[in-house]
Amino acid sequence: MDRHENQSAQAIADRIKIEREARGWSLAELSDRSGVSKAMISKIERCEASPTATVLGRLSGAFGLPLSVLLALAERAEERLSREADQPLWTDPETGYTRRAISPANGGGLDLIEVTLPPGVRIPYPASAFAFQRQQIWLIAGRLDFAEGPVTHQLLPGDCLELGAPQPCVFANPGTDEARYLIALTRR
Amino acid sequence: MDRHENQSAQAIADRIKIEREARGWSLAELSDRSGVSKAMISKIERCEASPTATVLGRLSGAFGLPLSVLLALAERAEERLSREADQPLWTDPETGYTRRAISPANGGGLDLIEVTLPPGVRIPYPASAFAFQRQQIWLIAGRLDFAEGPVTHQLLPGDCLELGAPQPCVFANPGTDEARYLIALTRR
DNA sequence: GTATTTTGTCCACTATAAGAGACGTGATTG
DNA sequence: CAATCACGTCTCTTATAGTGGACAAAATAC
Repeated sequence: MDRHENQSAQAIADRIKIEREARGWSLAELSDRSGVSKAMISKIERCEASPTATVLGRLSGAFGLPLSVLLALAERAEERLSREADQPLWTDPETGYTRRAISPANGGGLDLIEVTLPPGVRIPYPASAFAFQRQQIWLIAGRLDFAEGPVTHQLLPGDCLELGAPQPCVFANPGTDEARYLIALTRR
Repeated sequence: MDRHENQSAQAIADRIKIEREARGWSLAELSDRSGVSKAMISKIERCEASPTATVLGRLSGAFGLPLSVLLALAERAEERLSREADQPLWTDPETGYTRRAISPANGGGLDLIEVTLPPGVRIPYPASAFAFQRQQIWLIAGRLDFAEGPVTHQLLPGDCLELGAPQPCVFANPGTDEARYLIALTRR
């Protein structure tokens, strides 16, 4: 009917094909294991039929996956593209600091965050904020002084810094223009 | 066919009925919202038909739930014991806010949720979120400012607040340590 | 109390999901 | 090259998912 429905049907279709091929199974083999006819599986994978709950249950059973997990994988595959308009944007009313979550919801453990820092603003973080993640900072525009414990790095546009051991940090914009930088972080 | 299939079909049936009734919707209302006919919904809830993926998608859409979540709830509904390792844990990558569903999926209308709120984080909720539930907040550790409409309650560890009429609310952690609290909610 | 509305189920009908087997294609084998 | 095999698609039939409307029972209104 509407686009979203086809999208999600397509996602299920793709997912089933992926799971089947990942196991090196032919349609016939999946048919044997699941009890669903070859023809039906073919139609489902080509999005020419919408499987019933019972058929989905049999297929996920053959894969050894709970149905909800199979569908969660399907849904995530859909969310691989994060449009700018959909990215959560947060602005601190006091400082004008803004923070945009660029990555799709499940970036596979990788999150990209774009930050803009007005001139003169300082943002301190406690060491605990970095306990469970590794991150890099890439300065896109403007100036950024990044204090990592006792050391201060003065970044220029294009510079990229990888953070070391967890320490209290301060992001500060010493310039006269807005600073824009990207934070890339992975969870441990 | 086999018992497992009936079981899971029954679980989906029950779950859809639970979600519908939790929102106080009649078959007609869910039908309007989802575009699935009253008759079909009735059959699904009574386990006389196995819904197709497209129909399941429309129903979960009407509930505002991803399909995988709807089915995850259905799958867990049979369990009365919820082990910590199995409890769905959700983390907001932006704020570090985490939310753990403690109760088994069919808590008999009672859901316990444990939340941790990093220092300085604010989580707003619209009034509509509270329309069909009653809830209490019990602060386990840290500090919590709970704004309920115009009134703000400053909670200290051990305090427990029962929510009144539905109003826009904000959870905020004004402290320097993580706040941990329990939300207990019953559906109306 | 009766009238009206609301709610869930039942019925007749249509659309389509699902199954059994044939078919075309491409790859392998002798 | 022909024969065989494995694979995915297509065709035809049957089972059932899905719809719209009628219905009885319960709740609500007056």
